[in-house]
Amino acid sequence: MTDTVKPKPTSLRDIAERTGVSVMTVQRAIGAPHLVAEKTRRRILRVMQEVGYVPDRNAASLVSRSSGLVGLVVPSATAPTFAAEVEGVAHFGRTTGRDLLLADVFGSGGSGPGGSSGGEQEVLRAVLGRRPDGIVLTFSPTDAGARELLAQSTVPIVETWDDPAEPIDMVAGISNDAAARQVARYFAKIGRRQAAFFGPPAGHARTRWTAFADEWARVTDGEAIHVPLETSSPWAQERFGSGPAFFDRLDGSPDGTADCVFCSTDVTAAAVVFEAQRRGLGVPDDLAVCGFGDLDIAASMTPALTTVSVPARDMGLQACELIAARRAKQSGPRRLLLATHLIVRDSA
Amino acid sequence: MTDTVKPKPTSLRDIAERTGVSVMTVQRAIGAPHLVAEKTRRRILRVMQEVGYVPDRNAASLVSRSSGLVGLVVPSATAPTFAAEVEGVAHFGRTTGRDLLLADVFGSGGSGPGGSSGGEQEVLRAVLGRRPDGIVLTFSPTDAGARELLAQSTVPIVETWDDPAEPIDMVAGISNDAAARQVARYFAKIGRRQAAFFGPPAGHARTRWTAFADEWARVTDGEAIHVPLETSSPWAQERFGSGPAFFDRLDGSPDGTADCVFCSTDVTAAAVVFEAQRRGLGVPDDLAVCGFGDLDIAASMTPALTTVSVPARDMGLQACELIAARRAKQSGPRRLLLATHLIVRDSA
DNA sequence: CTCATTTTTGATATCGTTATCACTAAACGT
DNA sequence: ACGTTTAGTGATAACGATATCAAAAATGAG
Repeated sequence: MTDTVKPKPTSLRDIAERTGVSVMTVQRAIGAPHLVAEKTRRRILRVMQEVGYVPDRNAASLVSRSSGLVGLVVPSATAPTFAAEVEGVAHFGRTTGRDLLLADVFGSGGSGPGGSSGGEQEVLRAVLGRRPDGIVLTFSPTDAGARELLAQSTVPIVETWDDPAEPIDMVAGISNDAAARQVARYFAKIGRRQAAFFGPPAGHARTRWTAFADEWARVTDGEAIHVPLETSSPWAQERFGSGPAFFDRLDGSPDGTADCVFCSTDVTAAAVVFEAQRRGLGVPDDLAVCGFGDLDIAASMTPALTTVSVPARDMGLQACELIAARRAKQSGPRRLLLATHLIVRDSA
Repeated sequence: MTDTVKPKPTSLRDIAERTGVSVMTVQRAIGAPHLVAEKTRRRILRVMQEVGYVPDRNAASLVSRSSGLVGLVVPSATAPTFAAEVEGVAHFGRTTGRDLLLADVFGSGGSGPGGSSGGEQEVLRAVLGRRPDGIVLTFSPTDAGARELLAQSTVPIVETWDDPAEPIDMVAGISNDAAARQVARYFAKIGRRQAAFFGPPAGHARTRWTAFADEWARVTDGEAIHVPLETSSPWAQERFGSGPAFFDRLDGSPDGTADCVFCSTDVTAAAVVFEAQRRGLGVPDDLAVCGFGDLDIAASMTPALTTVSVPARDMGLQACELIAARRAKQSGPRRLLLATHLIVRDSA
């Protein structure tokens, strides 16, 4: 419709005609070289080189029933939190001849407190349409339609960054619950009295908030404050500029004060630290700050950020391994939990 | 070979059999609904919904000669510098029904000062194999083989982040030269005497270094120091942890001192600021720091970072527009330069 | 009711690759 | 010399979608 120019790249047939052999012989020259006579093969390869022939993997995947694509679905392509996981999946791809299909659900319009809306389904449909060898999810879809779409498909699915009660298929995740409780206990241990949680009321962050609040109540008999990050597009709001919003909302809430805060990501934690510095608040003296993710900025900034380390890159890698294992044989482990660690530095 | 299980997703034919119509009618139900009787269409769509049918876009791209993929090649998937561009391309994809094929050349083993090695060619070959509607490059390949591969292909190519003298095809970039000179003049204007450049000796960073040094010499008659970031895998080293390396290398160089430094990215600039703080050096009093990119951390950190703003997201968008335009009609602009701006904040 | 027209449906070829089977020619053992 | 492997090559049929053309069914005009 919009396309007018449809240039035609060279195909096996073109090479075959140029060399005077059959299409199959040409194909074998690259797909099964030992089946082709040395001399013939060299001639074919030389022609391929000359014209810059690159086999069409889309066509190949049709008949070979393996696209060599790995789908990775992230909330937002810009979120630094997932960068390491993207790298992990990309690395797996490079070493196993697979390519990375990256999809983000940002701009899905948002919806109620549950998270993002039908945009999820649209994005997943697009990914499924490429018939990837597997799909790695960085979040668990909330949309029922989206979940059913995935469940009906025959594609291996791996959820990461969570330990879902009802996984869609496989899991290579972490326990947000355990990690959050550990932070709560740590805050209590260093003598803090008024805790706050800074993060969106959705997704994994919500799990962390719930567990954090529960554990905090358990060990201190006090209530924790939830400072919501944003109501819509929760993930896209992981900005270094969120600092002012935190203090504004904290001040505006009942019991509007805190001596420690658990942030849902290192980015927001850094934002809080930056803004605290600007306001002349001491970190950790006036406010202890704990992040989540252990991005490389955490160790480098001043003060160095106390945070929960998450093996994000490894999570991506393991997710891919699960996919590969599933494709190789029917069985195999379906649920994998990776360890998180509280890394105590200077900010708490 | 490694694959054993090859589950077969439902196809048009399956739907056709279930509904008792021909394959073409089923296809039309989704591809050209107005050509199908209301009643028939509804029946078909209902069955599709029931079984969770998703059309195979790989097969579609074979005959329609448009894969609906946009290839984006970045040096490293984790580099925050390119995150905004990734988002831009992804956004374009969502709004035009295209998907994002992301490839990084990290781990290519590196080579001489020229940049990365034959890994480039391998990655580009993989991307070309998917027959994308276009390829967006965040860097200009140095490998001759890689460049020829691209030149021989019929796929629209757009180079970004640069203003190459000999573009492969189209360009949606910026002038690293102009931006760097502006920084040099600014440093001179605020009375700095000893300038340093912190960045890899390759790629765009090299262009910036050259221009920066030249302009610095022109306006101050002084020489600038080049503090190399790393020799291998230049891009992957954009870390917040690079701070110590900067000071170590600066101290180790002849004339080992500087009162201003131009960093090749905001990440390394932030790293320098963090380490300066740790060493008790005042920024900007003892050391003026200027970054590149205007990532969102720049405005938020304390001190706020003086930097060069780069319309990264827009660059990705414009690159996609160029690709779309090329596909729509033969002609159209081939070279697009976007403006950069020096954003003066607190660090310089 | 017939013919022309429009709407709706179907048959077939095609995209570029791979799987499968068949075939020729050369090399082998006895 | 014979049959029997082995190496090398080719013909044909998929894969799942779309383009194209042809045919059938429904509709309208006279």
